[in-house]
Amino acid sequence: MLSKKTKYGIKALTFLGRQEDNTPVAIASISKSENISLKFLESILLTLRKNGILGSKKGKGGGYYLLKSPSEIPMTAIMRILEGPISMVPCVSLNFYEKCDDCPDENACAVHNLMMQVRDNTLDVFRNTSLADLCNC
Amino acid sequence: MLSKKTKYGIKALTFLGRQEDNTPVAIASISKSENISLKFLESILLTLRKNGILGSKKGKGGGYYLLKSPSEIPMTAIMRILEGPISMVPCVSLNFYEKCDDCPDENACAVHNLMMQVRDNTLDVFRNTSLADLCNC
DNA sequence: GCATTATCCTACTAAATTAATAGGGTAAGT
DNA sequence: ACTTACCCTATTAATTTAGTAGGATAATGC
Repeated sequence: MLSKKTKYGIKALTFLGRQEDNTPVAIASISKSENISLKFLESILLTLRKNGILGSKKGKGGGYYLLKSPSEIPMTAIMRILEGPISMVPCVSLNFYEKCDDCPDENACAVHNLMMQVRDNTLDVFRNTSLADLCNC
Repeated sequence: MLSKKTKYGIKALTFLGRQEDNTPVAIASISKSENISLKFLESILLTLRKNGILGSKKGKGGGYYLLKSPSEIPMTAIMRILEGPISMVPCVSLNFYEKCDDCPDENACAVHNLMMQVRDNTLDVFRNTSLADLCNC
């Protein structure tokens, strides 16, 4: 299941991507439009900033803004920052690999091989989608 | 992330599907071979039985066995029983649909539309895979 | 019919994760 | 200075997951 963190994060990014210009938007403003708890959203935007997706400006007229154009932000990046691994099991993850402790041989594991296929298909979707695609719908 | 319940369940089913005949296999036997906590596995096999995937026999020589041939058991069925919805958000689920309370219009929701694509791709994998495919690898 | 075997079933608990909340600190603008 | 709005850490509440405990029930074999 997708966490609320990721869901809210994507909604906020889409909201920012739909702005006409790229001037800072206050958290409170996104929070109201998208029905997201202000404090929760605050922490989400903070991690997006720390991971190079967003920039911020303090004080009056401040807020968050996209550092790149939406078409240059692939969904793989957003998903990995907010949700973590794209694969359903760590043993097939490209960026967050971990060995299963119950499984002696990965290549002989039915779950492993099935989840490789799922990962490849999911990855295809995220690789071929940018934030811009989400903004135009 | 895939729950251990699902992972163990799939491993147990694969183990049963690889048996030469379809005589009952004791939980303890699966538990040892696949490194799964006996009591936890017990509850997993119970739900698989209640959902029409497995049959069981009590007493000496008893255990669990597949009710159908592995090729007749699609992964969609197994996943829905063990893991629940295949989609990442309830609002795009075919079998477990639920409306989001924060989202006024589903069709205008970026998350919704993205997750539809992910669901379709994941579903494709599970629909085109049966337990038999997992047993032969 | 009695002992053994193995599933059946309910309830409980511990650990981890998620979703938030609280509250003050810091920097920018007027 | 004063206001605005992000910055940051810590704490908590709720939920889910993973596993455990302990006995009830049914089938088999002697």
